[in-house]
Amino acid sequence: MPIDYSDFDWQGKNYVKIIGRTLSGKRVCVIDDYEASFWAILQPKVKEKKIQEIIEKISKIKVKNPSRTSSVLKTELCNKKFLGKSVRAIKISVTNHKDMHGIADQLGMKEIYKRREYDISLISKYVMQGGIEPLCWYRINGENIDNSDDFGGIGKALDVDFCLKIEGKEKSKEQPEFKPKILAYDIEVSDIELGKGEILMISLYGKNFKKVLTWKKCNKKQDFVECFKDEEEMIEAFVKSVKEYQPDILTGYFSDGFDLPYLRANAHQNKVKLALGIDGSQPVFSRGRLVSGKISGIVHLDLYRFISSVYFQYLQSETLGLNDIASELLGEKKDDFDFLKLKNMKEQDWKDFFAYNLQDSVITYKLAEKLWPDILEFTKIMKQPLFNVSRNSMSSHVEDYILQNLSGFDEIAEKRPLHEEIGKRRERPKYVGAFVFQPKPGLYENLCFFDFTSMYASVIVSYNLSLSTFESIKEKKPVFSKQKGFFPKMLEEIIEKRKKYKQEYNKNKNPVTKARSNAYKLLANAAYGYQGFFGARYYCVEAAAATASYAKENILTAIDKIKKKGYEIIYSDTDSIAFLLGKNTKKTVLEMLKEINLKLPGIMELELEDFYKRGLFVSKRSIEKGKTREDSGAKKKYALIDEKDKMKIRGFETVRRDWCKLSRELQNKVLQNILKKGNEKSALELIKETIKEIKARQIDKNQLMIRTQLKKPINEYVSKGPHVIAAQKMEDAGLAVSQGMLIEYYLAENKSSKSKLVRDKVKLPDESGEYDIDYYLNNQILPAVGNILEVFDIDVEKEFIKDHRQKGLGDF
DNA sequence: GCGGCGCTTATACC
DNA sequence: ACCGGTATAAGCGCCGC
Repeated sequence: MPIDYSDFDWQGKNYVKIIGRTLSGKRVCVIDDYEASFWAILQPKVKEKKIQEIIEKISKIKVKNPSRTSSVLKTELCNKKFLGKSVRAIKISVTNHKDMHGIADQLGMKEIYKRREYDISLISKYVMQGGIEPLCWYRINGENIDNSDDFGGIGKALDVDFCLKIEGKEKSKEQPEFKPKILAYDIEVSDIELGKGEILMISLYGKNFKKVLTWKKCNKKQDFVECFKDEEEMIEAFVKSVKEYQPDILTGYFSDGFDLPYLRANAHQNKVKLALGIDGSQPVFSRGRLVSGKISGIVHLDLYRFISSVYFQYLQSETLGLNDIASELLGEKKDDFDFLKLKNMKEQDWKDFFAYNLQDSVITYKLAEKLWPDILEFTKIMKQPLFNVSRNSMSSHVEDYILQNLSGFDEIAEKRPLHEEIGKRRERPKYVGAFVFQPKPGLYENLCFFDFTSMYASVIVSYNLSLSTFESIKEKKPVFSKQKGFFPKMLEEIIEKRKKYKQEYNKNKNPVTKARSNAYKLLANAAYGYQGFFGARYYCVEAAAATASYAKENILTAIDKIKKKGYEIIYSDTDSIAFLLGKNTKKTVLEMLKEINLKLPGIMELELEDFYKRGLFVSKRSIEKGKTREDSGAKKKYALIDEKDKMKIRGFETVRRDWCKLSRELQNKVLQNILKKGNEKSALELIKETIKEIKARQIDKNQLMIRTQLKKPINEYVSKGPHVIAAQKMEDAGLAVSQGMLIEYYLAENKSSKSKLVRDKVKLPDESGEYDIDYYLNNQILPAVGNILEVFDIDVEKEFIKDHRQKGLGDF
């Protein structure tokens, strides 16, 4: 079972080193050959004789480096495909992967059309060329090199049960479930800024393994706590614990960005080696936009990275914090620790702190177990090492999938865009996207929702939209070839697999079948964005624009057909259509659905999403000149209730995290009451009650906190909004403020200033102050419920609030 | 000092 | 820099009066 991948050079050649497990749980290292090669694609119609001359020239290329000289090992003339077209290409095998670029640079002959595949990582190429795929059982045989000096004595140096040089490999027919050995860790520090503080404690949690290592206050009552003389000894004990447990995966939460770099820095300061690797090496941090910490032989898994890049968009959590994520995925609320206590810790506080530290590791461990099926499926589908898969973005996943499936089409891979090309792509103007129907504000009864299944993906497949099938622009419209391209074909396979695994999941519901079906769904959904993404190898705006355009065309046609059948369209956004059932039965509606489907192109499919008892649509708050409330219905903002009384709320303040809890909860209750009962009576009572409480200052401050994300450094803001001021206040108070943080604040009365600016009322949660009644009434409650009640011709401001304002400040 | 409008910003929908 | 476009809305910044 191959788990961790790396590559190394030995005597000028490349090898792949894979760390994995045997069926019986032994830790093994296998070393496989790797032959570096890339392609020189020839211009069409180059004469045989000329080709032979070129091959001869190529064979003699040498690249000299300080450490080695690379040369061409062999060449092979092949018939291949490149972007769907048949080409003649020379496969150039070289001695060292790292010198492919240098050798490719020397292929300036005019007969060579393009040089390709010298920019793919070694491990990716290794797998593409038929190497061992990650997380699949293999039967292998080879030479035991435990005690040999081969490869510089690697067999002796690694902490593994045995080490093999591969001679034969075969993917096993049986693929029994594999459960990796996971160890979770978490640190607590005296100052969160790296280099400024000490590590107070480190917790570890695994199967039958729990520890908190510390050099601070120790007590005998918590048997999981181990005490050490100082930070240095504690870090050494951490390294020893990891070695003792022998994990396949060492996991943390935000550990790429915090725990591992912190450990590394403080180990260095203490002159201790953080020898976590199975070869005794220290973690290596790769540069990039985000730092990634790699440990040799053990997969360092930062769950935060996986969740933020692929998983988060399908969760309800409003933040990426361990707290929020764990409570949603595990249903566990974790106890909080008051970090302000750190300045003056009592005996009991330390006990609480140790327990808190351990708890974070426990939760991280459980989260890793929970997400394992998803990470496993992604790894198997993309055929990339676990380390990469757990950190990659969706666009990388799409690209990895393409690269690993090109051989089935005999395709040579397109190159990654260079800096200059990326710059150009990013400057392109936007193309027209989806259609959104402007609803008429109102409370509707008996609605039906249709939607297109994986609409954009099915458009790409049905209309054959991709880089390799793009032919030309005629009369301002892109033309795509009739012959199926590999990209749409791959996508069709993905959609088919998604269908198959979805059925499988419905038959047999478990985390594994769910993860499999979900992974293909995510991949299908990301394919459209990929073609319009400036960093993509197979970038094609024409395809992306055409996808959006054909999608629009199809939904407008469907809307038209539904209308012509006599239904009233209520709403539509991108791939969904809502209409009133009216006097028709569900059966008639389903017949119409069938009829529409008969005429849809290719694999496109319209399906019934659901029937809803009621639906509420409101008007926009700012009504444009010359328009009435009636024709100013807000898009992307509605609330539905189905036949089981389950609500579906979109776009309303209830679902926006930058509104205070009070408004969100009140609005939610108002919507619930209206949708359940079909009238506004009880909702009015709720509003009245809340307004009374606000005026009487009976509202808990926690209900009034507003949270807004700080998206850039404080000084880069042109417009200093309330949350920027709050962030500034935090910084002034000595609190750590960083980009991406959720800034929390409330609005307080400011008697010393007459300023009308909201930002002059900003106070941090622990700052004392009286909440600003006018602000919360006029800027929170009124907007949240105003346009809902407007549907029933009620003016909330006139009914409840104005009265207060007219009395003026004199009341207070 | 105030109202209006444009711009910046955050967040949602699909 | 790490998937696309469409949309709402708050609150500042600035202008003119």
